Amino acid sequence: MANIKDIAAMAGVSIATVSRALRQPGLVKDKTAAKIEEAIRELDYKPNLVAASLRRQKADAVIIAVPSIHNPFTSSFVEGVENVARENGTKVLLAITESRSDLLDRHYEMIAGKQADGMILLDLIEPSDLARKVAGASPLPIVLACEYQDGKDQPRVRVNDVDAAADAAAHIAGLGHTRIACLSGPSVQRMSRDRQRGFRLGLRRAGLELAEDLIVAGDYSLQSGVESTFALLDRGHPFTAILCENDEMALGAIHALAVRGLRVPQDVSVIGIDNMRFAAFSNPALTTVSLPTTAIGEQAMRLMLDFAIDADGACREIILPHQLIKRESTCPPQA
Amino acid sequence: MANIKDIAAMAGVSIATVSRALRQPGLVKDKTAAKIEEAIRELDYKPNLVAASLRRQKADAVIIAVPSIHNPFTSSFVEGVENVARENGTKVLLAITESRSDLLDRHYEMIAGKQADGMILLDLIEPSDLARKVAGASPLPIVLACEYQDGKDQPRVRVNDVDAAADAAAHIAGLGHTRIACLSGPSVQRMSRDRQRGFRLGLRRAGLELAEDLIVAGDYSLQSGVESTFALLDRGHPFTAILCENDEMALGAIHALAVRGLRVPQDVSVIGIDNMRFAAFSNPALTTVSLPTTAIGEQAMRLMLDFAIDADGACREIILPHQLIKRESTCPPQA
DNA sequence: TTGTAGGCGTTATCAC
DNA sequence: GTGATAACGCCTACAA
Repeated sequence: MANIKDIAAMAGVSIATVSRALRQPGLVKDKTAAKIEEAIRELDYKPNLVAASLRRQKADAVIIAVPSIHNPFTSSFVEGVENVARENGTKVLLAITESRSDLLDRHYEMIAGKQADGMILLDLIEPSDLARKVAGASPLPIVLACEYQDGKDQPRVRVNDVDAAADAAAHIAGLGHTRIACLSGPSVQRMSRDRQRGFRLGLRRAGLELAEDLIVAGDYSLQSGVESTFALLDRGHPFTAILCENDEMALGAIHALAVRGLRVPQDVSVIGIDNMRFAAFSNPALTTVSLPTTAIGEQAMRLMLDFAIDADGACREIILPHQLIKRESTCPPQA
Repeated sequence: MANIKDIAAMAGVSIATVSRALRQPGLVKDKTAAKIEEAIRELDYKPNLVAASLRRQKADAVIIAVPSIHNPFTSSFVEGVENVARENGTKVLLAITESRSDLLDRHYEMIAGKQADGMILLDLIEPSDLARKVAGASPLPIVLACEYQDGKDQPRVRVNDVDAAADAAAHIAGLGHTRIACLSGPSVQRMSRDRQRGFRLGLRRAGLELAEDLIVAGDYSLQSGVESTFALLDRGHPFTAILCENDEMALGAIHALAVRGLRVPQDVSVIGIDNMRFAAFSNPALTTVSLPTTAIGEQAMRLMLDFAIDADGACREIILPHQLIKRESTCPPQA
């Protein structure tokens, strides 16, 4: 492959001029620029980005770390990050962490190794020693999305999960349900704890309490939605509605209910959170709380860019709005 | 950040020895290695991967280009690629192309710029001039997954879409259906044409023909499955089964049928292709043809690695098996 | 087993 | 406006 030297030789100028023509076109004479352009076309020259990156100490790339890619939330989020990154000439490296810190550490090494400028983290993994060493004394080039820890002063963007869940609970309570079950997520996750708290809050405001024996812990997967619902049914405690901490479990619940011959919403109302793509097309269509997933990704990437410019000045927290979407899976309890 | 020089100074050796200790541990004396290791720990040294990459002319990274990330097929595929890449110390850069060649070209430039060693393409985009220039005379460092063009001698891994679709059609025909509708995809895609061909083939073997006025073209999305089904219903030509070129459209079809008060499978049987994650949990559970999505990704990555070692010797085509999965969305037509 | 030194292809700082 | 030239940090003959 031709390099900058070849271009310089062919155009009869120095490599410095070629470099300038490429990076600061204003600084070279039009005629010179034309000659250079000609040579570039002639030789199919493509700048070596690695060399440039080494010299400039900047990769123009960020890592986006997600626990799993099997998740409609993840995809929309990644899409948002991609959109903004693309506009800004930044490359996105996808890291799937499976919530394992050893896998995440591999990616911190890429930051340490200058292959990436920072990381957007859609997962709650305690920054390891490595992460801290990567940054040295300076603030970690990490933006947190959704998951976050109290007291950590990392830039972050999220929704108000407590309020979102409370809105869902309020909707169910408003319909007149009193015996309400709940499919919760792994309580190690901040998000899950928040949604759980929101459910209780929303119910309490309506004078209701979440019965402890109508709560089943799942892991946010479709499968766990199915299994948890079966478990719930098998306990024999009657209920007329299920609050699900996310749509996937809600879809699983609807499936399980159908398998047991129960009608949604006549026999049991089901509500989720996320408004993932499939929610509108399930049978029946799922009532849920819509989260601005793509916008979260976009904001996270913007925060990352701001952060690169001014680590201290960058805004620390952005909270995006949610919205209840009423569809077919909820109705008042039938006498 | 400490660099290799600092380590060398601290350990009292030359930088060459440090480099060797890291890359070919066998070649340095244990005692020396220990000193070096100590210094590395002491200074929190992390090798600069960009510098190494420049020097070695290798990025240990591949681009994986997908048309959209909103697709369960995509996610499983990416997961497969990731699995193998991880084992081999290769990084995966995700590119979302939206099937636009200008976006894809951005990523060819990364290959030209040595930031990536090759590309795995899950999309049919005619390699542009740029792509060819990137490679120069040597074979393109590109592995094709699923989509492919005849006559192009690019390494590729795929399933036999014709057979998969034929199996689906045979299942429906075997159930006794005769008036059979079809939701097809965009015929610019090789995959779509193959599946279409497979449907016809499967039907013909059973002595049936696909009625042209019962075919509706969609774009593989949930939404288009819904709309196409409404369109189908509105045409007024009776049918008792729908062959869908993918699961997403099949799920859309099931939703649309339910909206119109039709029962699946009693009134209309629905079958898809892909066996995406949601297929097992729809209401009713979707009968479909299971594709080894993750395995496709894994093989594609292996092909990429082989290719890096021996561009000419690398296997050119791998075809992975599929399997019909009978669930609840199909049954014999009701009198 | 270790050290010396040249280069990978850019960019940026000086001069001119 | 343009040209020399010194980094950027590492790897790898080749020599010792």
